[in-house]
Amino acid sequence: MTKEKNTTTENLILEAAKSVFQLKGMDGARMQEIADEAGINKAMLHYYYRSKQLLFEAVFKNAFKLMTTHLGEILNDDLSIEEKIRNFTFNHISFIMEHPYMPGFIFQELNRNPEFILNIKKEIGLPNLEKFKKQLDDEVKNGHLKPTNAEQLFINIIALNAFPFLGAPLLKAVTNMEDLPFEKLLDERKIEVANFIINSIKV
Amino acid sequence: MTKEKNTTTENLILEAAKSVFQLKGMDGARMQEIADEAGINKAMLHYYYRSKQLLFEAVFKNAFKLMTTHLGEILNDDLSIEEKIRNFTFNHISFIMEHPYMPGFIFQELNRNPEFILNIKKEIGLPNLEKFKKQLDDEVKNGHLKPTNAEQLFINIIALNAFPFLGAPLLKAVTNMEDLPFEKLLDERKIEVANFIINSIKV
DNA sequence: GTCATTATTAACTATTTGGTTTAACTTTTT
DNA sequence: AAAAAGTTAAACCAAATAGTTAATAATGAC
Repeated sequence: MTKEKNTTTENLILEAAKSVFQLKGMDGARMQEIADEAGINKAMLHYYYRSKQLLFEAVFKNAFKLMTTHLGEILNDDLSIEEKIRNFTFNHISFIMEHPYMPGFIFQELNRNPEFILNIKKEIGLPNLEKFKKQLDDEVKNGHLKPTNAEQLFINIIALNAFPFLGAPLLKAVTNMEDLPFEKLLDERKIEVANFIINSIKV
Repeated sequence: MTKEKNTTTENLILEAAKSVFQLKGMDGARMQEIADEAGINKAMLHYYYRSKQLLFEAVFKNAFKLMTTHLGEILNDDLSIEEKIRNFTFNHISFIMEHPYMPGFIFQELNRNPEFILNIKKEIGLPNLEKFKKQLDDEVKNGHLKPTNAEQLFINIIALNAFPFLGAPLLKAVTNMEDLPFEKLLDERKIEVANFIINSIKV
């Protein structure tokens, strides 16, 4: 029972919208293209979702929830900082490899409309950093880790996980790598990013 | 003689196009908005640049050159890896702070049209990593640095420098920071990112 | 089985948008 | 100063696009 597909028209539309919006963004997406992708009449998009904006919001919220829910749990479990970082980066990078357009989509759209994050915060919620911060402070105090700012570390983790996918076209060109070796490089990051971070902060 | 402005119509258009394209992207930008921003008639855009596509390309190439030329030089000077990393991150982050929309613009547009990087490579050129790779290998061999893959390290550097600007709306919300404290955090990264990296790779 | 509700489509509409045209104005050349 | 070349703006155009309508088909209630 993996991936049992919901073939209602409403869901066909959502799936088609997901693939078009994630690839083209709100501004680049066309309602007709979404209809074609779903194999249904364009009027159906408005019948089920009223407007392009609302269809977009449905797609965005889905994507955001999918991306953050699991990671938020990892961030708040009871493992040590080191184990947490290994676990988080592995899961985050693995997730992105299965949805490689998602970071570009999310960050592009949040930059286009930064206020939208308030809506998201209210309706979906955001990962909470408090436990991570407290844990980090404890492990710094007890001498396991070097003095480290939790916000900076969190930004570094997300940056190292997500950026290679955002920057792929440029990075491939600068490093002179073809698609396959580059993908191998990304795969290695599931482990290597955590090593890189732990090496830096461990006493 | 800082910033002496070229007030020819052609340049007014380019400046207006820069600010509109960088904020809205190719798909979100409107020729009329660029004309309004420049304070001239829309027909002038086509008189000087023929089409939206060509105007966009002029803006993109300008931005790309500005972003990479200086950094390419740093990458190929004769300092040690450690000094090079400190120098590179400081300059990169400082540059982005003066052009905060540029990374979003460049990466968004390269993802929209990944083949465009070939055009850029031919017409403008890309930073060359060979010297950096060789230097890194040398310093690993002579025991100054831990075994480190040059491509991975390069990706990490760019990620840590550029990503916080791409992810700003989300990162501000997750860390619960207002604009000013967040900007201070970014400013501290001019130094702290290099420390983070050096700590990780130094023996 | 028929009536009401829901789902679907083809055709249509109003607006936006990149691009063009034409005529006027300005600067340069001779 | 007259002709030529270059510059500017207003009005215009055709294509694209989000959204609507009205008629038809399928589904479910009774």
